Amino acid sequence: MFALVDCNNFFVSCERVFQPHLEQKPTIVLSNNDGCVIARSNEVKKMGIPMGAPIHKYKHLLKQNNVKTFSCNFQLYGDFSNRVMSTIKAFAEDVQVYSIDEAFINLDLIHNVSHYEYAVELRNIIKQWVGIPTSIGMGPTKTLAKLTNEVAKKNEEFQGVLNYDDYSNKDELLERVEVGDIWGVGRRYAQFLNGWNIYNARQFRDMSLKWVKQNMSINGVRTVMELRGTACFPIHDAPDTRKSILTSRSFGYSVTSAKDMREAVASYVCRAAEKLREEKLAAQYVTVFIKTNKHRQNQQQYSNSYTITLNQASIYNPDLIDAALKALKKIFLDGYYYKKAGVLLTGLVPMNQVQLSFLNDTRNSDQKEKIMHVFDEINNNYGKRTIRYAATGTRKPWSMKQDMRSPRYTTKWSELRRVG
DNA sequence: TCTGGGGTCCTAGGACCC
DNA sequence: TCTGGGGTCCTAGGACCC
Repeated sequence: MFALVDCNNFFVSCERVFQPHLEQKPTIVLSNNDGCVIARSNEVKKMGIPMGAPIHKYKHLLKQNNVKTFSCNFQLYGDFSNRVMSTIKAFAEDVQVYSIDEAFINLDLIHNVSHYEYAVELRNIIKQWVGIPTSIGMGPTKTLAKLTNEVAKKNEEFQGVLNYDDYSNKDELLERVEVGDIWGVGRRYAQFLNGWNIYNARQFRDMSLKWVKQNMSINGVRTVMELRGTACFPIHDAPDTRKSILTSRSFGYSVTSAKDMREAVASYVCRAAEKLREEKLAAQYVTVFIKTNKHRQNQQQYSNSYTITLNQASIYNPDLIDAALKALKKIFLDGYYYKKAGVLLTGLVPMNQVQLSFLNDTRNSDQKEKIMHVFDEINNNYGKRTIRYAATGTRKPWSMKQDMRSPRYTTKWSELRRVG
């Protein structure tokens, strides 16, 4: 048996912890550059504003309803995520943190109490200790736990907790869930299935596996099997070795000059390299991509990418910056209004298993590792960008817009809540 | 004026090998 | 009338997740 703990309207709930007067008030959180809506309170969901809605399309509705609007504050959300997850781990041995606001629990290790009672208590404790409301769904497979969670969240009668096994009429339960809300069925397949008159989870569960395999590949088959109660996804299915690290951003303003673009790309590769070293990995390939704004139909469109292979997998900023700028040079064209750029690191190997190359340059890798270690230590202890590479620039005219960010209440001394 | 960021997996098709 | 069989590797594109 699995339980899925899912935080309700997570980013909005984080904002509300420090601004409790926003309870019951319509509230949203925006993406980077304050572009589109990435979290909505229940009040806003009821207004019919969809997930990912571009903000400019809904300006009027938001103003009319006095919707409280925040730029995203990922330091705050990350910290609250850690609090929720460590609370869950205090009451469960086997936990898979699935996303910033969700975790699966292996219920087979929970004894001496009914699963339902366990979940009710866990939910209360998370609310009391961390301040975040959650929903908990339980089922014999992850897909059913997800589905049950969905029903618990959307129907107040369940008060946020529901166990598939306790529910007598399974068909009716599955009929409550639209096919597109099933875990693993996205927008495209939902449309496709609707075309075949399949609208809810019960109908999808009863389709022939052969038909599903033909039309939705092996993943569709797994989803149907899981709906039927056969577990295809174990509690720890996510491999711990990651395959890529991406840092990309849309620009606050269009970038036209090669100089600005070089600074942006250098900044992104440094950020990606930080993540790389945090995970004790080294990268063999550096890919850079740039693109114009696809929403501007009257502008010339261009997008391209280029990948550089390093002599040996590296963790060293100067090597990585050098490669990224070489890649950029291959693809950058004058005369376009660029909206976005990104750096992708792949060919990731554990730092201590890097294949040495015959083409080693003069400074050996031990020294590079030490230098980057000191570099990271300084920035960890004295704040981000205390020391940095000149290539990353100083003005950053292209950086993101975030005009409505709340304070980083829990991670920055200068932004702590003042009392009295 | 204004449309996010960061990931994974699967499949089809082409190039190439014997 | 007639054009093999079996395999690997790579890439692009499409689907999904949060």
